[in-house]
Amino acid sequence: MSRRSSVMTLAVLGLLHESPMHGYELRKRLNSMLGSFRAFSYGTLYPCLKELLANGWIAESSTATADAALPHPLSGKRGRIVYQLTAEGKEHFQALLGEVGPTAWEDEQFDVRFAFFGRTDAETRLRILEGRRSRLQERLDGVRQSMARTWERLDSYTLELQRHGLESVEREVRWLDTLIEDERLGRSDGSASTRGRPSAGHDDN
Amino acid sequence: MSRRSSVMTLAVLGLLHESPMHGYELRKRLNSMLGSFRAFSYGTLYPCLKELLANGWIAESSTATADAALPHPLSGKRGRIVYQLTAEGKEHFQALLGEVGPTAWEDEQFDVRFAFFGRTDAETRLRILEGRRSRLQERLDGVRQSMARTWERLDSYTLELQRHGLESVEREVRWLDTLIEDERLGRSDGSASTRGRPSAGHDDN
DNA sequence: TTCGTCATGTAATGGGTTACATGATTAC
DNA sequence: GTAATCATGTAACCCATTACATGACGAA
Repeated sequence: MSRRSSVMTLAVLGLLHESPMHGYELRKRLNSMLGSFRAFSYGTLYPCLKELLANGWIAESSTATADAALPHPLSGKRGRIVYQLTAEGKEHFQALLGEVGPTAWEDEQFDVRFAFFGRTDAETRLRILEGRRSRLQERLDGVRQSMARTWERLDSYTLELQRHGLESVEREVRWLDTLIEDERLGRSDGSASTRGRPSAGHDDN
Repeated sequence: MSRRSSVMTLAVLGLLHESPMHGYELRKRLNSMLGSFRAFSYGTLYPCLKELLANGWIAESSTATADAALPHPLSGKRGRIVYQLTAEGKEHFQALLGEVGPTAWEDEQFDVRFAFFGRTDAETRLRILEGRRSRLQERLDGVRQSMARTWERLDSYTLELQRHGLESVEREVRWLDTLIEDERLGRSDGSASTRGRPSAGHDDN
């Protein structure tokens, strides 16, 4: 139970929950899931898989199970090692998702936890969102104080950096506010609180 | 020249450039300078100071030099070790600020580099800003592509995370745009491009 | 006199990357 | 046949944190 990288563990279990996969694909899905935030390397992934295997949370499976026929018929070629979640794995994953407490809303974990909110119960979701909100609020207070003390002797660039940082956090707080409100009203779908279009095709420059 | 943590090195040299300081204070100023972004611990600071000392970039000085009378008259009490920049240190710092290239606009360094733009020449400033902008643009393209490929099979939470991440990066790009424009027009002060108030005293909740 | 904060440090550990080594398969 | 990408792994290193050890000083 050496707890090698809790975020990686969580993410892998969560992804394998959807469907069996091999390492290479796992990593791609991992990095695209966390979008602009993070990018793991193989040096992190494979040792982690090794450990999950040793813990009996995942198992090597021969090839793609049932449902989706692969684009190319490379069914039993070897080379690729497909992993799937075991019963203990599923159990452990749910246990992890149930855990609340600081780690869940700190920077390192929050995004992963959020990504799996679909499998997290409503109460836990709300507690994590609120935990993060007050965490950010603390941070805001700290920065505002230190800024109030020192803004006079800061050059314009440092000041601008400060300002932009502050604004970023304020923005995330507002984001959390809408999410919390949505949770309270019991919608987990995107039916409210005018948010921007998730369209993927416009830009200047 | 073992190059222990280039950001720490840069930050420490930059701060000592303003005035001599002891470690404890250095760390506070460091963390408040980088505001909401980072927080270094002593385990990082002191070994770094040790190395800077060994490289002859900083030197231990007896006590506060000339200018500011300290709040409490604890002038020569011992315990505190005040560091100051040497001539070689100043030279090395300027050399570091002159370096352009990927590291300067990656996430780990950009904020520190930006914080010292006041001592960076105009051309370098512009190149770093543009470097970062195109870096972020790449990231945007990547996320947009992977989103276009997979948005249909994503649950609402993952999608919302994706959307928020995307919006954050878009926002930083716009920020960089105003900064670049300002640089091109030759203002380093805050005289243009309607940006929000840096006031420190308002909030809901 | 005890508690909080200032102040300096170190050893163990953690979480991750880089660079490397290896080889199969696909596309040209 | 050769280049690109898929695919799996490991060892060496890097940057930073945590936890600990130590002690001085000021305020209650």
